[in-house]
Amino acid sequence: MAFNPKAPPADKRRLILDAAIRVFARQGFHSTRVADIADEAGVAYGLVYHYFKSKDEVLNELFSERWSLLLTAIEQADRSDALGPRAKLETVAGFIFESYRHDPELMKVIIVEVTRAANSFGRTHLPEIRRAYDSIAKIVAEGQASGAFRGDIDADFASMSFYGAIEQLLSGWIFDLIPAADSDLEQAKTLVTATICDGLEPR
Amino acid sequence: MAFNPKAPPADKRRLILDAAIRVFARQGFHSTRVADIADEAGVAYGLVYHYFKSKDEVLNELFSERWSLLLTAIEQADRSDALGPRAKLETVAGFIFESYRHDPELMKVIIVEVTRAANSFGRTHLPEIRRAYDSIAKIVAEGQASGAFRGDIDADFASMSFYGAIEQLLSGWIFDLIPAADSDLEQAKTLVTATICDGLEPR
DNA sequence: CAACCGATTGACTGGTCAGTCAGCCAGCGA
DNA sequence: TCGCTGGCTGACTGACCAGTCAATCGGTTG
Repeated sequence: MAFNPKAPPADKRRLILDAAIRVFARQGFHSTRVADIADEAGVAYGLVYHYFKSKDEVLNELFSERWSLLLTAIEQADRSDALGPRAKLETVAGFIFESYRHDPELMKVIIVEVTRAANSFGRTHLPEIRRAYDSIAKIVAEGQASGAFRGDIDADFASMSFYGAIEQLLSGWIFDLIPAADSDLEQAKTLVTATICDGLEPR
Repeated sequence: MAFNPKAPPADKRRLILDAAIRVFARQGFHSTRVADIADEAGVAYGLVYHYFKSKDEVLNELFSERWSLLLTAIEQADRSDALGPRAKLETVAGFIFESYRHDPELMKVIIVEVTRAANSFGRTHLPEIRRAYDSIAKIVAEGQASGAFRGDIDADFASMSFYGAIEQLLSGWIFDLIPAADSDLEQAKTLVTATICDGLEPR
């Protein structure tokens, strides 16, 4: 037939992933049972295992999907010749905060269950996570080489401080430790960059 | 009798707590069974329940024991009239890094299982954790009031950035993402403070 | 010595899930 | 109409483990 007026094949795999985001965000990975995911997706228990090898694989998929975007964004920012090192860092921060604004539940899951869960899933994904730190450190190192940043603070050290500050702020919003007005989200990238860079730049 | 030459009553409770630190650090809280703690302590399974209401209570005890020291240290630093706001922050950072040098396993457990596990134990201890952030923010706010720090960055925001940077560095050391020479530990407090404060201080 | 009591022991139970699997059913081609 | 295929179903099982508890031990008191 020429066109299909019925609902599209309703990608059940995607349905399950999206449901998992909601449930993981609500209850945390450890206290959600596979049945919760299936229920939330309106799908039979067994179907989860049709599309995924295990409960873990669902979370792994969610993480990898999103983290690869982050890695791309960082490396792309670094490659941009038009930007100075400070602007590159601001771009990175902007991307992360924007990711949170766009899909807070997914970012909550990634941060809480993977990035900050270095003992469980963080372990598995350490190489990917590390690549983000390294890419940021590269931006810093280039800034130091060009003289835009002071050289007496190790680039890895600065990278960890920068990323740590960002993640802590996100955690603060996620758990209502600090109020999260939309304007805060907008200013955030400017403010973290100011906080960190005005210390990194030589005076 | 005048003195007791026999081994002292061998505080089993303490023995269990110390064993728990080692096991939690090694395997993580979720994948240690109560039997592991008992074995590590060289004590019968049931004795753990003689001294603690549950497995959770063991971790809670470890956290509270240490976190109260941190809170005291922050508040004491703040009270010291001899120190400027920057020196106060450096003292706080120094205390945390020193705690890690003194007992890396305990700090690993606290950070990985509580502080950065906002979904599970972090939830329970949010009020205590928050108190640390607030105390640091108070130091920043006083610095702003005195003109030592710039006023255009929210004190809570700065506090989270500062603490986040510290914790991320610790995580980096804990998981071998960045090399942890002893000299790094010593310099760390100076460097984080420099990174953050030279951005907070007005120019 | 006997009664007592808190510390200590470890076998056992109840409940919880992740993952399996035997089949069901809708659509399609012959 | 009759297989056939593969997405889909959900009851079931095996493993695992936190927490219980009845029994034992060792020291103390009267």
